[in-house]
Amino acid sequence: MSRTRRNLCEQVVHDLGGRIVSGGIDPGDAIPQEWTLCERMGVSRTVIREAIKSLAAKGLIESRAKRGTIVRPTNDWNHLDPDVISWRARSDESGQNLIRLTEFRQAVEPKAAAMAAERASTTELERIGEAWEEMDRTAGNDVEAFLAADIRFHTEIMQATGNPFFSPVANVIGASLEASLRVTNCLPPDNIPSVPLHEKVLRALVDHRPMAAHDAMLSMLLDAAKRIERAIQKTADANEDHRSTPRDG
Amino acid sequence: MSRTRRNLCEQVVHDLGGRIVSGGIDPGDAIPQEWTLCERMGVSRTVIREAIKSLAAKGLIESRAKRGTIVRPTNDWNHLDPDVISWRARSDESGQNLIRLTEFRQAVEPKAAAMAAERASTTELERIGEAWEEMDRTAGNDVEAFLAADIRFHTEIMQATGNPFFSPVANVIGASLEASLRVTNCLPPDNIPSVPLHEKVLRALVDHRPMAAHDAMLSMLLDAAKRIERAIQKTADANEDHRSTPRDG
DNA sequence: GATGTGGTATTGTAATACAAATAGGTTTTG
DNA sequence: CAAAACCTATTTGTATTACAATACCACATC
Repeated sequence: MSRTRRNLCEQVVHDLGGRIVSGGIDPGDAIPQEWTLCERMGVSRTVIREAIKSLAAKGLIESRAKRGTIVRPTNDWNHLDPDVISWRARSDESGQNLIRLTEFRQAVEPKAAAMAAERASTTELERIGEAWEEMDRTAGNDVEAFLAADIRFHTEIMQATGNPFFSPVANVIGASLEASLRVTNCLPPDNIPSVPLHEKVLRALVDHRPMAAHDAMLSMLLDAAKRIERAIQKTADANEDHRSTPRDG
Repeated sequence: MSRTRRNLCEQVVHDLGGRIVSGGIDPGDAIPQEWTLCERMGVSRTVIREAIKSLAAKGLIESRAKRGTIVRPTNDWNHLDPDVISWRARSDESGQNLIRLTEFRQAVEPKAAAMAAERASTTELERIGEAWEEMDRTAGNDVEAFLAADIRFHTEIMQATGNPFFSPVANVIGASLEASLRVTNCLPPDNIPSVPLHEKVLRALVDHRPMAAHDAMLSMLLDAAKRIERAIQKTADANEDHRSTPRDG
């Protein structure tokens, strides 16, 4: 339990959820029964049961009387749930998860940008524009603020599609950008080349040119993917020769 | 409450969830407090609280002491959760939701098919092939079985991408196909033209031709979308002139 | 040996009591 | 009179106990 959360139930949810998603318990296998969890975690059965309900609602587990509570097949997990995404990110040693995240973005975001270019209202375009301006302002100095603005830029585009089924994709975007920041452990100046790439997308959206928006978004994502792949490759190489720790950042 | 569910908690979850998603309570507003719900639904506080935890885990609501439990902004809802999708479908008078579902499929599935064409293992291809054979067998006679096979066909393709973030899309596919079946209220023979369109996708997957898979999937979805749009337009027309019911199909 | 039957362990539901947090009003203070 | 500190009442959070419902397992019965 990293930091203390708002209430006991949330702590248990994150503890159990993290263990399940990171592969501590195989699908089909049962998690410890309620009383065992009560004793192990030092909380009442009320808390344990409410936590189990939360995890069940995310598709991770399923309880039946007498049979116990079993982990459901991974296909049934709500992989776009913010918590599930964060638990998955926590146990991503190899960077494989980050690769999947960016891959998914490549598949979805270009088309979403095209739809946004067709439909975005003026207020939505303004919001996207503001996010870009914030990126422009913070690029080169404040990495954290740049990250937040970057996430907002892409999230607002998902909203601007006018299709609610795109909103969960925002969770993937956030996780992807955060994880890639950690992996590429970039310096403030590294953000600068990203600004014109985003500007191209913004222009296409404002001009209501779907094709241009699609292509601009895709090339931006391909660029990001390339950088990530290179960084992962580098850390993998570094891990191979035991302990050289190339902390050139 | 359509049919009685496995336990009380699930009943409450579906009752409350349905009311929230269908717009019965606006985002930012509070739902009735726990004891009120206990009395209104005739269950204990234990059940109500566990139901609330479930809905909170799906992103619909958020509780704080004293402040009550409020409905979160719709952006935060897990729109790809099976339950949320079904509640949304239940309150789709205009067919607008069905249009959004198919739109989302058009944005995601072609790219997913391309990825599947690159990566699908032989066993995955076999599963997709079996689903298609089932479609071929049932087309023209058993509408229900055809629907199930159709869902399986598309779901297996999502799995074959090898990227877990695509699995929740399967929920959209299922809901979309079910809803479109209801709207177009088709006869068994209407399924027959769909078979060769799916076969084209299958062939492209087996031959590992991403571009072809992409295009075949897209044209299939465009075809389906056209039929749906026509059916919705027709029912809308029928509703406008009160009771003429132009049953020329 | 197959089938039915009951015991038993585990989750499901109810009820009660108290703790913690906080919105909103009340008092105190400048 | 305004603002800040402080109460208080209300609502969710947690603990405890008890019992109901269910499904697995072993035993008994035919």
